[in-house]
Amino acid sequence: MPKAQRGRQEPTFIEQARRRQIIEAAIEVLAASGYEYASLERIALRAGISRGLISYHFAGRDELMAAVVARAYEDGAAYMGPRIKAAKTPTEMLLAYLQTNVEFMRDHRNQMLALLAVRRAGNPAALRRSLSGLGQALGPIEKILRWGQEAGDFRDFDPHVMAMAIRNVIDGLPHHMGADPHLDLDACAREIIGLFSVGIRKMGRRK
Amino acid sequence: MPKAQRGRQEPTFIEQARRRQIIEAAIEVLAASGYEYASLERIALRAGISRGLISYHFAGRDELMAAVVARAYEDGAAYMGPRIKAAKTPTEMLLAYLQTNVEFMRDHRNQMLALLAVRRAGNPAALRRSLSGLGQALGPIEKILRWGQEAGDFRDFDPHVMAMAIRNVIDGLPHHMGADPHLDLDACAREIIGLFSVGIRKMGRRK
Amino acid sequence: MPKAQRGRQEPTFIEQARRRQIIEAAIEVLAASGYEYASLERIALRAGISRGLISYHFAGRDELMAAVVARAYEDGAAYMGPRIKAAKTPTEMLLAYLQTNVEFMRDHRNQMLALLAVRRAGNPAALRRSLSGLGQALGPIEKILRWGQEAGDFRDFDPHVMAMAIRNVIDGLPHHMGADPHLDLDACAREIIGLFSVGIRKMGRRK
Amino acid sequence: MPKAQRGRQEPTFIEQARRRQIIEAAIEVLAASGYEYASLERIALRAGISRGLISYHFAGRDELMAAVVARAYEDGAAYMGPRIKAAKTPTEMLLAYLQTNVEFMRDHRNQMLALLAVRRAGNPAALRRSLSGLGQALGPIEKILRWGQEAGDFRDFDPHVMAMAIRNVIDGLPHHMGADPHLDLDACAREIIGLFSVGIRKMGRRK
DNA sequence: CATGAATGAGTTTTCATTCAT
DNA sequence: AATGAATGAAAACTCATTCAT
Repeated sequence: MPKAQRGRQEPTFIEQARRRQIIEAAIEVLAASGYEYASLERIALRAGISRGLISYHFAGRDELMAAVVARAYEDGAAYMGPRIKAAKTPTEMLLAYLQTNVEFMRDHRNQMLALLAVRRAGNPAALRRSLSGLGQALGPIEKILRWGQEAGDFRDFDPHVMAMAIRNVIDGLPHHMGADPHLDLDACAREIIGLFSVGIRKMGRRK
Repeated sequence: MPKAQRGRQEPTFIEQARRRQIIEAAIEVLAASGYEYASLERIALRAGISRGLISYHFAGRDELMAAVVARAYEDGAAYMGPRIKAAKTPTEMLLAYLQTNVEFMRDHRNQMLALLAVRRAGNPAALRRSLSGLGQALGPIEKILRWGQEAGDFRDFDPHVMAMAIRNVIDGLPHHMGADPHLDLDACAREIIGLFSVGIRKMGRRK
Repeated sequence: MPKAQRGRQEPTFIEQARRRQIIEAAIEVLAASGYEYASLERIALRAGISRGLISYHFAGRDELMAAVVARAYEDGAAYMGPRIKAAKTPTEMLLAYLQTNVEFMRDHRNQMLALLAVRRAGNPAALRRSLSGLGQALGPIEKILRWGQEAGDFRDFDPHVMAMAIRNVIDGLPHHMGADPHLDLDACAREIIGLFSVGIRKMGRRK
Repeated sequence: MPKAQRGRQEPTFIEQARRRQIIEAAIEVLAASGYEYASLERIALRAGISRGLISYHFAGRDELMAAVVARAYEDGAAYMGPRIKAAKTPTEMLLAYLQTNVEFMRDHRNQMLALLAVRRAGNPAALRRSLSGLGQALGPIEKILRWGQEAGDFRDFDPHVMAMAIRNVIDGLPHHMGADPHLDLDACAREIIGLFSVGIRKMGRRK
């Protein structure tokens, strides 16, 4: 019987630990070899446990993949949230947003590649989370942009489309990370920040 | 004799037609339902032919998927190449590049969604083509950027990284097209052109 | 892709032959070892074909089991129908009904045991057919009983309940056939006919 | 130490209580959803205990299922035995037998449905008990029939086959109870009694 | 006594691929 | 050239059972 249908009690400590372990193994396999290759068999092998144990802790492959996505969003929020919220001006906040996003990718390569793999596969359960996550992902940056326009710091543009452009630049990075292991993410951060701070601000203003 | 084992002769006319037909069916299925769902069975059903025939014309599923990717690149090059090459100045060329890319996506939704699906799945053979295609994709835009810097039209930045950013903005569009069917690609084109024409040009210059 | 979803064309001759072969193998395995034991693997082994081939010809295990049930009903109807319909009086018809039913069981042991197994397992798809089949099974005999009552040949009783009793006596035979391979079905037919012809007819009447 | 390996000591009180509890949960699950659905997991869930505990108290699933069958036979014997034995004449005893059997079914629906489910599944261990139980089941009624023949109350027939017919009529009831929840078992009892009292007795005699 | 973590076998199903016709 | 029958591998999932705690 799948986990999800079993009585929902407080998860044990060991239960949590196992789930984490399995999620991490899944992330590694996904990052290394893609969604299709990431069968429960291979994930179990990586984790050094039996196939059945994954089914014991997760209702199914979908739930596991969704957990991988959720984990990435949680970690990302924990990493980036505070530094973004600390910003005082729209420009500061935009820069913090870009900076922390790229930094997070630099320091969580595998997680990003795994997230990419699951999102790309269109995993249904994960998609639900991911899309709402995507909405959540577009939401904050769009707010920053509107704030900057209202404050007169940013020029006139469609905030939704611009938010999409920003996310695209960032979300596309893992793909290149996969293709070129030596990609200098710090350089990327600098250029991206340069691009948007110049490309978005109001003429005549300096930050 | 199956394709894979046959000596490489000139492909018949009917052979070419069949391949095209199969590739188009594959594109439709991929665009509509994703990589995993696009089994040979379903593609054959869409094309109105038998499963076996696909295996007859393609060495394997991988080759078919790679052909889908190749087709997208060829069509893209045919569509965009002339208009890009017609440009007289770096700025003109950059704008033409952005404009034609987004236009191509607007007019070839399915092809783009299919390309996205295959790329995302990390199909090995397709990836090889796709990545080299990505290299090819980064190549031209990087050249434009260098030309603009040498001509003094563009400000100082890392052309490789900036090329990557440009491709990311464009390549990310299909994902949003999939999520939001009403996405206004013309508006996207305008904003993207605005972003880069402002964000890249040398201070004090006007295009 | 399951057969049921594929294009429904006229079944080939070879297709029909295979389906029959598989159904017969299923009947043998079911009769010999019960529903749970009758995995596709074992049925394939019995038929001397691969597991995949069963999936190729049947949408799933359920459809196969339903086909086993359907087959039993069809064969039964073909065997018994004519002889029952040939009867001129209610009493004759009742006796023909009992006689042919038991004879059919005698000559189609395996089919009966298989039918029993599937019905007992509560296979959903098969049940739908089987229950309607059960309705169909209760229907005719109930009609005979009502006819006999109207004609004044049978005494007063609840025709529905009596029909159930008759079916129970017959349907219970395979169970005993399974338990006692030497069970004399002809003796059974004689006693059953005796029981009902005496137990049902109107007092004072002779058939 | 698990039950299966333990030396056969006197079962504790708590042990007996647990077994009863588990058996009852099994009966409910079996009656509600059939043999295949009745996994140890689901039975444990119903009983509000852990899966492991079932394995602790029963050597295996088979033993549990056999225990369900045994329980049904025991309860049936306890319920029916006294009333049957109280009869003074063969006819009285036969009627008591039929009456109490149907009554028992009416008042122990779940137990009957569970028994049916296990028997039908062909569970090996349970079958052994059930079949011997069936022998035991045929035994008493056969004795009654012989007694009636010797006493000159019943007409001439094969007692073994007639016993089988009687059991079939009764044992088939649960199936119809499952199919038609509103089946009137008292009406059934009346008709069955009518059928056999008329169909079995010696011509010219009245009971 | 009792639990729940863990295993591994077994099941159905999907699929790419091969092959005779 | 084309078909569809056939195979066998791989996948997700369920389950009875074992075992340390």
